[in-house]
Amino acid sequence: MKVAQSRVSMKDVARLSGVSAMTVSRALRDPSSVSQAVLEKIHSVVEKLEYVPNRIAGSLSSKKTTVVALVLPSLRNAMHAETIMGISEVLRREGFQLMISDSSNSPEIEEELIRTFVAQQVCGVILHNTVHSARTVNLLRSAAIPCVETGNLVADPIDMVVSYSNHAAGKAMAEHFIARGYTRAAVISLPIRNRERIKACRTGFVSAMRRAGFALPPAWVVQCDPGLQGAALAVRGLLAEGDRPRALFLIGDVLAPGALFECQRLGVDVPRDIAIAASDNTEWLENTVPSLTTIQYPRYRIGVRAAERILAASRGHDPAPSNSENVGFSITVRQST
Amino acid sequence: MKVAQSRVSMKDVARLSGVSAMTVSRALRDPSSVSQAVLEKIHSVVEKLEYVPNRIAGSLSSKKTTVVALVLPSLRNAMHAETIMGISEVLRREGFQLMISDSSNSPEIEEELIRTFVAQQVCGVILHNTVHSARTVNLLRSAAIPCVETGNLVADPIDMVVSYSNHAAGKAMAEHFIARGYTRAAVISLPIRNRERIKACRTGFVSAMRRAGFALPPAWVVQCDPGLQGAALAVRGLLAEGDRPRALFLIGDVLAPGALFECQRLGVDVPRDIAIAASDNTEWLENTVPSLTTIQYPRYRIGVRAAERILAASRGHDPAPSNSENVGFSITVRQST
DNA sequence: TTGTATGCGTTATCAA
DNA sequence: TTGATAACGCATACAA
Repeated sequence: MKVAQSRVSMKDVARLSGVSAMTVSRALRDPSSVSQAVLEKIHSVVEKLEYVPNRIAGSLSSKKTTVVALVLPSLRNAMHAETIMGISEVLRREGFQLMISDSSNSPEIEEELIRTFVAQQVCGVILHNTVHSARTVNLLRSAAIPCVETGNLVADPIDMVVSYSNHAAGKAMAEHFIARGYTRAAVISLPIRNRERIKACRTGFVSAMRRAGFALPPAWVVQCDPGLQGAALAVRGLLAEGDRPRALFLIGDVLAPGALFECQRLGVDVPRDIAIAASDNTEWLENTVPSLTTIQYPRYRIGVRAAERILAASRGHDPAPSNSENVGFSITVRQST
Repeated sequence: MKVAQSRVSMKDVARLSGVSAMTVSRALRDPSSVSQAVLEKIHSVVEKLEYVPNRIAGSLSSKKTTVVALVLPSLRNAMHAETIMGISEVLRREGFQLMISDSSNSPEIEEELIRTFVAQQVCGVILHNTVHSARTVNLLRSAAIPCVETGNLVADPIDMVVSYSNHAAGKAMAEHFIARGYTRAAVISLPIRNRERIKACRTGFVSAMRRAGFALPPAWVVQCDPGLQGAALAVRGLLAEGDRPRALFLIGDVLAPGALFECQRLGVDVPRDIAIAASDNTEWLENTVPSLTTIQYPRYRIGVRAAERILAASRGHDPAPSNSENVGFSITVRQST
């Protein structure tokens, strides 16, 4: 076990191998371009010296890095885990690294983060949010860094978008409600400020209901704090009124289970007294009792495709035919509706 | 909006500011060392050119980076979200970046990841796992990279450890069970292979029960697959026997809610027919009906302390008096026991 | 307070 | 198949 020896460099490996540093560099990155004998010698020296290449130097010289950045609105949100896994697996397979950070739903913080990532020369950026400051957009475009947005199928992405239509998803849930006869429905969502996705989903739902002749009273369009407790509080509020909705649509993260648990505590039977639908897919939703109807988004696949597009772009491959990729969604009907 | 212009460098800023590149470098990193007039001139040029410093070049020159790496056994595991947030907040505040990856509980993958991080010259590494290959340990020690392990209060950390004693936690839960009169208890955990933490917790529980005279029959020490479904399956197995345990201790992630839901499906009342306790803290556990007794680990604080220790070490501050920091745990008793 | 010279460890380029 | 040389963009060390 050595301590902080001045780090072994390519020169050292070259000297002990009896070749030039350039040959070592080649041997490590493109073994086929080096003779067998030299290759073996170099590998044995690398092994002996425990040489680990300095990718910072490599990146500076080649003007390329293998780091992809991901900015999430909130690290607490478990639904992002699937997306992260999709990204992470693709990157690891291809020898890339992932930098993650949390913008707390603030365009200003996002801008600061992006600036840092540009400074780090990341080879691509994945953003979940689709609302950005003008500077953020400019920063990414002028640095010509590949960028994929994933939170909503925006019409005018900074660069590329891999997502689904939140508006269509909300509309689809409205149609499910109507088909089931749940025309007296309320919708509970996270605060829509700075959350374009959630707003779009809510609008899709509300306007589809209205167009079908079932306008929601304003008191039935509610915003709540994140988390199980936030949803519980909102549900309590809604059920305290004399005029109760027959169904609830909860937009965002863990809200639906929170609503279900609150109903259980209040002795309100789901779905007999009130139906509940969710807007995301976690394993929770299929395991609660009763299980919860929800909109399924292919989050893992979004991660995979976002990462693949970043890699393709950073490798200079021809751009895909369209810079917009709609991965769709589906509604899974369960016991709660 | 420009496109892929050859990137602006310090030289460009220097030229337009009428100073040397070195002065620009100073102005950006230590404004107080530059005269007011020059400083303002430089800032205005930086603004105009939209100059973003190249940290890769900076890092190569200064032999320092501002990147901290985190290796988790599984990104899917939601309980890590708190730790990540703790780390992330400290790092962002201090202008550092976070690289995350997933070792899938494999020491071999972990080794490969660490090698990559060493190549990236990260200024510190945080590992949740505490079981490592000899090479991993050697890699980190010989590169002299600050390292904090967080998964278990190991006696011989690679460098530093910020955690709690899983063994003591298991023991504490056994004592809670005994105090409540639940002497006929079963324990369900994730597979213990490569999961030293879970093994330690289970051992703590089982041996404390045994020492108190309540040995668990082997059939009541069960391993299950991750996730709600895994726990559900294990519970079904246990309850199918004629001789049922009076209480269940579930070690790992979301297992306890999975067990609770399965009991609900089977019509087994919790806690009347069977008590359930969990081994981690998520908001789920306090919101299910009934709410679940659990061991609380200060995960956010672990993240904060781990990050702070990495930063202190990477800045060359004096090492803390001890390389081991016990953050402890507590048992929160709820309706399920 | 500012500038000059030098080097960080690798890769691109061109020549042998 | 190999090597010499010159960047890459910045920061350290020293000098002015």
